[in-house]
Amino acid sequence: MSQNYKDTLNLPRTDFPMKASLTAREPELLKSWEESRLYEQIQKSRQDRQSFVLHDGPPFANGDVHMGTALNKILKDFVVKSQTMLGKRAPYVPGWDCHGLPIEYKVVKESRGLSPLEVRKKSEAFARKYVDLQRQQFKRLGVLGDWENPYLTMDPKYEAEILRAFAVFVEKNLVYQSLKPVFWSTGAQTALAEAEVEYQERDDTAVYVKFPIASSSVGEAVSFPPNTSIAIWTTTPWTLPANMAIAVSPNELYVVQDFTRDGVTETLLLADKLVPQFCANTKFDPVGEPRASFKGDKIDKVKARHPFLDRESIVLNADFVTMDTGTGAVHIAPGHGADDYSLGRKNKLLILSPVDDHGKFTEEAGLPNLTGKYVFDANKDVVDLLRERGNLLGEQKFHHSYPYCWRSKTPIIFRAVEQFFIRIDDLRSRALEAIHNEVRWIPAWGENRIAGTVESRPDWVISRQRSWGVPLPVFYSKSGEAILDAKVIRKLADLVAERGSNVWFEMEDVDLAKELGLPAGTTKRNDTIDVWIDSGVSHEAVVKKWMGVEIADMYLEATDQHRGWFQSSLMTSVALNNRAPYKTCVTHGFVVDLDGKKISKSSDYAKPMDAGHFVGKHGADLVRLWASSINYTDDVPFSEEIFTRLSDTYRRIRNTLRILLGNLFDYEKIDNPQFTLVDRWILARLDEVVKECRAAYEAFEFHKVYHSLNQFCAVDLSSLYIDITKDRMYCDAPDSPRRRATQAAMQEIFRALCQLLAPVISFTADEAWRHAGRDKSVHLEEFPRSQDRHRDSIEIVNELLRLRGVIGQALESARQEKLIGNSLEAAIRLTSDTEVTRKIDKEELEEFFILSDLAVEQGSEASARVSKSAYPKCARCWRHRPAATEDLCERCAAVAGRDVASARST
RNA sequence: GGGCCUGUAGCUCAGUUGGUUAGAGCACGCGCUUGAUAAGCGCGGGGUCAAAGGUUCAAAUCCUUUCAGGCCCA
Repeated sequence: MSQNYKDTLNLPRTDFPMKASLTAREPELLKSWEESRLYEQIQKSRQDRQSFVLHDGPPFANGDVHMGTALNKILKDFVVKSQTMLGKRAPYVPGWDCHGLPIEYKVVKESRGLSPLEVRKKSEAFARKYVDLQRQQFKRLGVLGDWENPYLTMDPKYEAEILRAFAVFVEKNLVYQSLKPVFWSTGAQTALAEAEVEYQERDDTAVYVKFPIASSSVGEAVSFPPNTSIAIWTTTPWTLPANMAIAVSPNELYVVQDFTRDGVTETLLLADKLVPQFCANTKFDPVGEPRASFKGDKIDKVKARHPFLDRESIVLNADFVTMDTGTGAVHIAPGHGADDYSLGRKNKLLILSPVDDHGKFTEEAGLPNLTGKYVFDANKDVVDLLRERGNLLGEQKFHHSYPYCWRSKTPIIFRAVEQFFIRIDDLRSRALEAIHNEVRWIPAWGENRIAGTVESRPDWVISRQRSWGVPLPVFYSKSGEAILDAKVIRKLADLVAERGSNVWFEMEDVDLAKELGLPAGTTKRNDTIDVWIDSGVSHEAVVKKWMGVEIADMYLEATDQHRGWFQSSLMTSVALNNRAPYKTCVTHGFVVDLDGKKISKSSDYAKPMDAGHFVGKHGADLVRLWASSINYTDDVPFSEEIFTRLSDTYRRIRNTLRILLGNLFDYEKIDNPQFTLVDRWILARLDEVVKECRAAYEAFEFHKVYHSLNQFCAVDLSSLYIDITKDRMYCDAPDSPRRRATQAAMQEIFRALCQLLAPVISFTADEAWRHAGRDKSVHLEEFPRSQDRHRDSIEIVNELLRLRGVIGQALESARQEKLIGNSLEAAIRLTSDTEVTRKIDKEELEEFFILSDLAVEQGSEASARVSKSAYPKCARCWRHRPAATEDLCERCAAVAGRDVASARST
């Protein structure tokens, strides 16, 4: 009867649990990291090293962390941790963007009728709440950094730096004042942001108006019949006093056509496609064939007469002209519309906006009878005026949705107000130079992309009619002139550094003027600075002034930041320091679902996109593993299935660490381990993997690390090395040279694996590391270095693996035929076509192929024959081997014999 | 509509300056093992390289167009 020898084996032993229970274990590890001040320890240990500064782009302190934000922070953490483990000092100071409309909007929506100062106080509380919330969530993801001292753009010290930067802009004459149309609420007498606009259904009078072509136009590219007029269409007749131009599409066909109605004939120019619509709406009938037809680009710069003012209106080509309603000739009032404005600026037209805060016409309108009249009431008067002048071609009721102020519920108007701008033309060429020569863009096309946006961007509007922000440091003299003075701004900065920017809103004009040394009677206005300036000067406020670093090594954000933070930072940096603020810019894509669609657009995913949902369900290491597995330069795919796949990968890696730990339970360091072929091979493979991973980390290609380590764990280790060495590890005497050698290899592999995995699955790597009896965190380690050992073994093993395939197939068919069950029951007759099998002795080949009984002969083609082994099964190692005792093979008798003997003697 | 980018097995990725029958892991199917066991091992099926056209002796790779998707503009 066969005895149970299980107790005589060196089976793996470890407390490292197979089941991860990440959601329970991670918080414990976090606690220990915090208690041991791990981040500070790491920084201290790298004090004298070369530094690598990844400067954090501040997320908005608003809302929960979703998968996109999580991806960004985790990628940053990969960079910081891997640079640290590559031997550098890589500090990480997280930050938050605190000012701005989204917060102010929420605050104002909650409680209306607040003073600016109240809005600011509530906004600050709101921002602080979310800074704390997000900080908790980021920490929970395993992101290491100086969480106790983040930078906040609402910190008085930071605000002061914004103002100081602004002083430099003023000094360099980059700031100017000009008009720009904004959404204006006549009910609330304030500018509105897009988010504060709501749309309502509304009936308006739409009019067709004729603009007679000026006689001076005759003789241009197109010659017009006498008395030709351009027909335009508008739903806002009140904006006609501000008309400066007529826009036409350069590519569409326009006609000059005679029309008749009630015996009156008009010669009109309009888009060919819109003639039927025009006729239907005005009851005009076309007469005869068109008298001329041409593409819109032929009439660029043609001049027409304003229908009721003594002024010209110029025809301009514009891409935004569409052919769905109207006449294809669009009335342009640069002071009353966004498209109108940009077209007007491009062509240096007057930006006229003859309307006051309450939406009443001013004298500038040039219509004395209407001065002081509310523009929506004046619509009728304008229509009457057009009719009087004979320039009204038709009118209709027009039903459409129109923007309203969410607060006062009054229809909004576009109105040009005084704004402040930064002259981009003065910075553009230097910025482009920096883009092309000073910065490394990852991926490379980022260069193209940001260059494109910088080339085409208009001047930067930096003033906002909002409360929650840094005050725009502009004063007005008694006579109403704007005062932009760098010295005064710097004084204000000092004051703000000390007391916060609320002083601007708390102090009376008189006191503030006195404090800053401005003449009595000087007033301030309550505009704030665009928040893109806030975060855009972080290279100055944080990297330079705070961290004492000249230039950040890296910025890493989503692709939308090419136009956003990358650009705003570049512009301010060129203005301040005449160079780029970063050496490398990395961008990642957005999180998309399986069909490649952006997830946030699909409402089904709305809730689970919350990063906390996945951290709670799977653990942070799973989310991190996901972030490492994808090629972040593209859009990042994300789905439940991907997560399921990933947890399989995770388990494989975890179990690999576990079995290594288990096999090392009685590890003792030995000198000159007697490595066999597999040991040499796995160390050679380890060296390759180390090299690949180091290179991938250096190139920030984390998915290559993931694939390399996954492959190494699943194939090289689990299915080969660990499987092959199982027999010697379990059945040899504990101190057999080949078992000890294998432990030496496994020890090194385990170490290296933990180190290489640490930036990715930071929790699991540290957990395993501690199970190996180390008291310090793996995050204090450096990556292993490749030693390029035993290169020749790789080729030999590859040959053997080819033969292994041949044997495997033969075993498989033998199993199908029920000849054998377990491979160890088989006797294999292998015909080898390679010299390799001559050089390795039979015993070692049997071990490598995990066989009991192998005979090798050389031949020209590899093949294997399977029969049932004639040897009995060893009751201890289960291999079929020549028997040394009743039920044991020679090796096992030698090993277990002693054990059995000693067991008997007790 | 414009600029930039992406599209290789069910999923995540490889695929060098064009050069054998396009690879890997996971998933799936069928077995083995029960001494890594809510584990481990083996074998197997699966791809018109988004589509069409072109350049070439030769295209997943170069060019053009189309389709799908993303970001930023309009």
